[in-house]
Amino acid sequence: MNKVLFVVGPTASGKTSLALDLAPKINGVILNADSRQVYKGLDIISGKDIPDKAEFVKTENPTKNKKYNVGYYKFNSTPVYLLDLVTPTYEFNVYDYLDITIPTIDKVIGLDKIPIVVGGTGFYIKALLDGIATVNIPQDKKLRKRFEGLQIEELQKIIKKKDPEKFLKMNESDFQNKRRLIRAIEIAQYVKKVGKREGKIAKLENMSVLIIGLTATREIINERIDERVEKRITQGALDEAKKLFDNYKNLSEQVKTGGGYRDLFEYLKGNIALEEAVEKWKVTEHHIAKKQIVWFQKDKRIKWFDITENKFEIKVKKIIDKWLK
RNA sequence: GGCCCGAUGGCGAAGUAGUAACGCAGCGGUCUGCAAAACCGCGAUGCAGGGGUGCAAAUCCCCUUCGGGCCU
Repeated sequence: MNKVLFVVGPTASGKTSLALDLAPKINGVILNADSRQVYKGLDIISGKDIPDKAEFVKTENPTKNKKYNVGYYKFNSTPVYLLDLVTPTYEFNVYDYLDITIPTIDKVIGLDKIPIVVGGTGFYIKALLDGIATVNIPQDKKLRKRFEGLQIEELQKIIKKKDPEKFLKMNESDFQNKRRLIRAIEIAQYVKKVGKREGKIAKLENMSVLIIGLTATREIINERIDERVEKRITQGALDEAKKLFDNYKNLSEQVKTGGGYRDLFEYLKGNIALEEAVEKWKVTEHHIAKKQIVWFQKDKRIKWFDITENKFEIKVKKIIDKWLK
């Protein structure tokens, strides 16, 4: 059976370096699963860590979307796909991710290599693994605009009326979430118009999957984050932010809200001092790590490894070898 | 030495007598097209310390301590 390896975990847990270490040993190719690293120009702050002289090698676009910049960077000898896929003004989302990633995985397998999906965006990874029933229901910009101005209570009433089933299924948190309420209405509206709810669910099928999770205590992760932030500042994070800031009004929401980006943008807007922005960046990254930990901890398929344990890589390699046989 | 102001959870900050708002951080979560997003939940039995007045005090009075300012 075809095999796909995943390496997941919070930011700063060392996913990329583990994957780069593993790839040559198992004839693997890396596929990014990070919602901000798909953007061109988000390099240092997003932690892309592309080697200095690496060149982007374009490959054939397997999708209908001409906006994707498809190809890979070579990290030493290992190709890394799904970086620099779109420009910072593009509103990338999980639909796009499935759209490009599924055929890319097929392609890698066709080359007789093992895809290694590496990243911290749990939602994208879950979508790949389990599919999203409503992923083919497109966004309705007009509808979104129309409902954006409404109060939560009004949106709640609407969904209660349009899709009572969904209404009953929503929990307290989602029920207060404007964004999710609007999407629910969007789906209800679409179903009413088109008559059916879900199309074919896009996801990986008939694959043998192994998911490696990297972890450590929150304290350790936070320390590593702080160090990384400091390092990125010296690597030119501010220049990167400035470059993007020049085009601020056209940036996608995803870029504007990215960890580090939003904090440095606040500085560039003149709202806070640079030092404060850096401190905020660290806190933002702590939040991100926390969220990732919470997300991944409930997925029972993940095999966890503590990165502070001596030679944990050897254990990882062992379990992979067993899985490959 | 004298006078004035201040002291509230890790930080910031409301509250001038009726039983401790709120923001940040922290912690616990939700998650099916923005997911590094959006959203939900939980934290002071105590208001610098001590004494007093009151049915009742973070709120009034006295003393002490520590900050800040002003005066000689």
